[in-house]
Amino acid sequence: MASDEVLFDPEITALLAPTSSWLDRLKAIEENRVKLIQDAAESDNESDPDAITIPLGAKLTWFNKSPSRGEKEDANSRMEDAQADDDSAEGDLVESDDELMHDSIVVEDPSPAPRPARALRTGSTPARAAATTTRRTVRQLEMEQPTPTTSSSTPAKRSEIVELSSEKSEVGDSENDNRATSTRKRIVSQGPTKTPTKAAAAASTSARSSPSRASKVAAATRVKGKGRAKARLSLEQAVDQVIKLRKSKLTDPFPTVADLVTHLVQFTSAQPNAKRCLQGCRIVFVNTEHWSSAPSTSAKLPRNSMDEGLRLCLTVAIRHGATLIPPEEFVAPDPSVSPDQLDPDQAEAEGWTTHIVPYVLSRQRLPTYDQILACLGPNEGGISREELGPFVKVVKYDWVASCVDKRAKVPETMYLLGGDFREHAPPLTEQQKRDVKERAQRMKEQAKQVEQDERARVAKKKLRARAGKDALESEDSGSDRGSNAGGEDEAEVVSPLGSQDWPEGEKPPPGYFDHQTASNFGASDSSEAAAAGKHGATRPGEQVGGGGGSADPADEPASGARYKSIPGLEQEVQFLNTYGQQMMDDVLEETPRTAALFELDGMCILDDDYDDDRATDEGTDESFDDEEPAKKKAKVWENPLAGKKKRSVWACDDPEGSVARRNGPNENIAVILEMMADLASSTTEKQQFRQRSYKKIAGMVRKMREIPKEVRHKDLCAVNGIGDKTASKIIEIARTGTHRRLQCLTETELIARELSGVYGIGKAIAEKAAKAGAKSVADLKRDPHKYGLSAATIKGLEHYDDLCERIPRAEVTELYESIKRLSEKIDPKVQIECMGSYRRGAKDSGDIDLLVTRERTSSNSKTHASHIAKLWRAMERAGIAVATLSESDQWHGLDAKVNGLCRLPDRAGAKVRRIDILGVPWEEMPAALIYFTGDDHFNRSIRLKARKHRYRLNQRGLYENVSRDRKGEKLTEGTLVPGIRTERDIFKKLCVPWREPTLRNL
DNA sequence: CGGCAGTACTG
DNA sequence: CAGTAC
DNA sequence: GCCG
Repeated sequence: MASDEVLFDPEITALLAPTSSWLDRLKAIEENRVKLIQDAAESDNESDPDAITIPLGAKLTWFNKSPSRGEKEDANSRMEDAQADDDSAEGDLVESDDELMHDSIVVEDPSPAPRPARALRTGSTPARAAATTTRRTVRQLEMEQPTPTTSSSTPAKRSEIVELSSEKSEVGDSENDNRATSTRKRIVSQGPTKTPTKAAAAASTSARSSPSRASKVAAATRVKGKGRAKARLSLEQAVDQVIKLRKSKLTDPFPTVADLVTHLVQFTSAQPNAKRCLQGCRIVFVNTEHWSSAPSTSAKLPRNSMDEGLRLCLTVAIRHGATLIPPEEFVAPDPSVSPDQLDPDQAEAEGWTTHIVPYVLSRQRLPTYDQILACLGPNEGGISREELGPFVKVVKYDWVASCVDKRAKVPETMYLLGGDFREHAPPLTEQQKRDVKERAQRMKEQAKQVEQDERARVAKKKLRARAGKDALESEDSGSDRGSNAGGEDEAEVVSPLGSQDWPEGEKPPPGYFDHQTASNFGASDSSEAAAAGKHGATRPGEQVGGGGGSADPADEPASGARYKSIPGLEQEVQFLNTYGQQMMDDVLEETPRTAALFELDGMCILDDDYDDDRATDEGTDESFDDEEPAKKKAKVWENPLAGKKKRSVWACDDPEGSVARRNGPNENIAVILEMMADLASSTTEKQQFRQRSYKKIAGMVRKMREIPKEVRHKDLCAVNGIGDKTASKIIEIARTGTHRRLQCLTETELIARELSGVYGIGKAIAEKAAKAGAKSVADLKRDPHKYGLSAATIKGLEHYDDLCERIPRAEVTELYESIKRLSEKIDPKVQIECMGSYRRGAKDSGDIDLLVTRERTSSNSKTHASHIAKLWRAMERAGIAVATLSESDQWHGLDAKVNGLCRLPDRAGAKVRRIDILGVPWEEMPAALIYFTGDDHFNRSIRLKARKHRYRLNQRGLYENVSRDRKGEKLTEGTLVPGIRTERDIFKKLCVPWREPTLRNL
């Protein structure tokens, strides 16, 4: 984890402070600014000339009394001034704020950043400069080129400015050429409005020869379009408006994404000690909230309005080297160039690719493509699909998060709400259209029903709330809502989080159960997570029914019909109209997503291409029938996962279960689930199974692929193995890229997690050590004996760092080969196999498993047992074996086994690795092969199947006619099934379709 | 509500 | 037997 | 935590 990194702009963190009221904040900023200016005036070095030319008094009075009317600037530019000045005082602010509230955050070099990006910025945003009448960028330029401060410069003039600045950008920025090039590309693609494709193409072609001309063209084109220009307001009005905006959930001085981007680009340098993993990435964050705002209230949220969560997203992105682009300025790179003509890497490097990241609040539906498109480009109506062009990738925030996490660019997974229309949505056939219509009809009816239910529920809830308000408030907020839900008449209402999610004796943080903690965050970094949690907690619940007007006209009717009907949406809007946003939120909060209302959950769960006609073609020569006795549900066509219900209970039977690699579209979800699994302590039996359950589901989610489907809560529940609780969690993960639970880990949990990474330390010992005062592995290392650790554990501790690393396949091979050579020297007839994940074809392994056997004939009953002892000693002499962790005291039969540490000899920097060598009697090979090949899940599965059929499978062999008592405790050992010579024989006996070792990754 | 794989080594 | 690992 |  990247806890060593500073992920937060301290300044941003400061702005998020719950204590600073907005106006106070601005006042403070202003005071700082003044101070800075005074300082600067004294030392007379390069302070902002702008700051000096503007009379201080005017600025100061701005916040206190009504300003002189003489100065007319629109509120936004005002605010930007203030903001900008805030930044020129960045250093001071950073320091004080840091002291004030975040001692844990490392302070960046406090000297004010030389704002390298400014020139670049001004150069790169002609459209923006044009778009807003008085923008800082323009003002900036006007100072170099003294033009009167008017809000209406002519297009021509503007182009000049633009041209000038773009040249400046080429000279100016020394920091990274990379950005400069991408900037140029962006100029190329500035906003065509009327004839998008043509204009952009023209712009881009001309741009290649002369960027500045292109910008002129672009700027000119831009001016023709409807500007984003705002009506002028008196300052009081402006302030009023801003306050109103703030009330309606817009906080801070950045009304829109673009405003914050402008700010960040100018004043946030990339993280000094962070790997610039997003270098060269052009990212557009959009906020589709305006679409969802309730039409009933008067104020409509502006397009791409700012949100606190977004602020974090943007900051993280830019801190890691991304080039942020305000949504209004988005135009895809030359759409006439097809992706085939450009190598993807080159495209990336040259800034052709753009990532669109929609901002999605927790528990809200992902926006559709149309909603996203409506946020892009200079016009309110958004852009058309054609304008998106071939180099645009829509991704979720978790892509950014994983890049940061992995410290490198990771492959994007497609944003799949409604499928990527560019690939998955060919024009509908007549038949399909009819289907869609039919379906929509059905949905409508369903929704009606649901709506009534909702109405009832809401009413009930209100009653209850009124009745029990006091009681509820006096209770701890963490007091288990699960029981609450249990009391609900409707069984489907289940809190997504139960109290079981917490270690006993600990209380979840307040607000854990009732509000999203981290709206849009991929977990990963702890500081990030913590801060995100903090911000979530401080976030007001008020949500003054912010929004109004109707949804964008361009948004639904047309596009919906054109590309894909969005069932449920209509109903949702209707619901919104009838009940308002507040109610809607309540319902959202309360309702598990089973209702048709939320038909489109927009999850990125993909179905796998499971072909269930594929039966066991192995003969069933045994007494039991492999047929799953459970009722076979008819496959419901609407539910892509329904078919899975009837999938065999035994995962080992699933014929193609293991195509999954770790790069599926749901990898992120799987990883998060696994993290949650690891959270479950394994001390109690219950928890162990919980953990296992999570792991199983993680594996299943990981494997879902091939056919993009939108999946809803009930679909997930329909999958065998996924229940209501996990379904909710998966949905939360899919939407937010993480889960609340992971955002607020207790200290003990973090410690336990670290400690149990050591060989020999599990949950119990970890807890014991923690109680004894150990806070980290380093603590244990310092004084191992204090904690009563066993010898093996101490050795494990010694090599902790090495043992954490995975072993590359090549190294496993090398070790295996050299051990084999040693073995052959001792007894050439002994066979030695490398098992475990290596045999399954993994490209890296956690440890090395070697299986030793020796073919036994009637004449020769020589055991290999002594061989292992000899071999191990030989390895020690050769410097391969480093330590013995445990060994059988008896060297006979199967139990001949050594657990140890090894390394490649005579190799500087060779890491110490875990190795297990185990001897297997020749007759037991088939079972042993199965067992030691794994994987875990496969083993359990096949054993379970055996058990259910009165067999017993272990590493020694397959036994039949085992009798067990009612509780499953075996009464007789059973007898070894005769005639088993190979792995295949066992598979066959158990009617498990054969699968190669490489296909046993369940 | 009971079951969820089965075994071996360590202390 | 509990704890850990395979 | 899921299933029967």
